[in-house]
Amino acid sequence: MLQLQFIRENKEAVLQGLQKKNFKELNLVDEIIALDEQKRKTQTEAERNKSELNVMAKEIGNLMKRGLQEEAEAMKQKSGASRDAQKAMEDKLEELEKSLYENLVKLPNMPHASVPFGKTPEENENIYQEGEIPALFEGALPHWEITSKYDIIDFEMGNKVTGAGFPFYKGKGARLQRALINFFLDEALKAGYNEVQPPIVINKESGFGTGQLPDKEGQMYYVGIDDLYLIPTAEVPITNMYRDVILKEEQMPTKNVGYTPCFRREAGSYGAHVRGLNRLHQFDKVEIVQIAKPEDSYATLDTMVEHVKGLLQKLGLPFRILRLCGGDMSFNSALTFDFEVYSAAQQKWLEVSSVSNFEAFQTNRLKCRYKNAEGKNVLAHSLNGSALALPRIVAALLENYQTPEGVILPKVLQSYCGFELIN
RNA sequence: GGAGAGUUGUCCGAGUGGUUUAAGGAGCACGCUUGGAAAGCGUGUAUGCUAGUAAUGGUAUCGAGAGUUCGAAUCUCUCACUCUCCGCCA
Repeated sequence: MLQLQFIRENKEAVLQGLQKKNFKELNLVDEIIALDEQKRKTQTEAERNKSELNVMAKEIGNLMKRGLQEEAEAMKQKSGASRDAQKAMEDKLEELEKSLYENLVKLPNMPHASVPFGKTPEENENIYQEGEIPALFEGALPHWEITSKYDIIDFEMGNKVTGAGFPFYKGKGARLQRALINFFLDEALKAGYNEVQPPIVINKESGFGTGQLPDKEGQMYYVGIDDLYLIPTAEVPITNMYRDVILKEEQMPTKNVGYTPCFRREAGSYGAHVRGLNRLHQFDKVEIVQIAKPEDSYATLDTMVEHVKGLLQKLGLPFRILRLCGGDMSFNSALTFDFEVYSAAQQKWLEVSSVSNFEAFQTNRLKCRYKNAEGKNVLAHSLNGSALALPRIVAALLENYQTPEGVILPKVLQSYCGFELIN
């Protein structure tokens, strides 16, 4: 959620930003400004009246104490009449606040100045590429055939027990998952992150805090009996640790890493591009989350990008980094870098990480602030990134490292797995 | 799941309708005192919105929400959470 004061004072910049983000309802900005003006006027009025009522109530108390019943009664009458007016003003104020909020949460975040113009993924800016694209042998297979050839991931079993998109990982497949999680967590620990194991179901307040609700309600699994949601990413519980929190300056930045399964309904997607591990309803991910001072957040974003880069280098996977264009960025983000690995048998790039700075967009809703050196409370900036999401990494590892004799794992994973070859 | 007791500021804790402007204590900050420190003394010490250049003021917040009342931390209702006991249980 953008800050009202910012919108009020930077209307032109806001309009330009929204256009870059390919946001259509530009009239909302004027509406918000008008509502805000009305709201403040009403609030001033209501509070002045309330102040008078408070004085009268106190006076009645004094009169009663001194035994002046009649005077007290007279004032009660007067006060009672004013109370109805008060109620009306407060109702109006509440109404205005509600529609102001409803409009405000519809506005996406402002894109950072470096965000390129564009509407589609094709217009994302390729800013970095590294690693050799392997030339595969004759008869090389896509990962969904490798997994069944070596019986390491069982999609049919998942279909039977749960449904599509919930595979079983078996034998070396399960061990590879565990190895990757440990590897990613260990690397994050080395980079100074604090490991947390958050809950994987969250309440409504947390869903609102990080912006999944109300917009993406249909994308989350909902546990109706207890009014809870399965998390789509560890970002939600980990960032919400800081909801309604005022951090001390020396606590900044907070650096947390967590491994969780993630659940996404992915309503509406189907077909070849979601085949195998490309898109699942349940998948594993290690997520890094930082809360930073506003002046440091872009430097922080760079360190997170470097961290993810390091992971892919160690795994020896060819990858590229995209700076997302305005139209392809998420609602919440001010600047996002996507990481894609090349999947040799499918001959396409697969997104494995998304690293973003949300600036104060999430923290404004979360009310996550920090007390700066001058003792002022200011909204912190929140950032997060996948480091990394497992399924597509597994897909790329299986495809890129396959040989006629089996899949030879990269060195860094061999000790984590306890084996070198999947056959 | 059942029964009971709770939830007050940074912390402890008083407070069953009106000088509560939330007592008192601790902590923390600053000042005085001191050779220096401790003790002592003094002052300050929440958050949001809002008015104002500011100083400062208004308003709301005692787990959350609604209600009763001229007036609610205090009374009523709903909900959440914590603790104790019982039941169940990895």
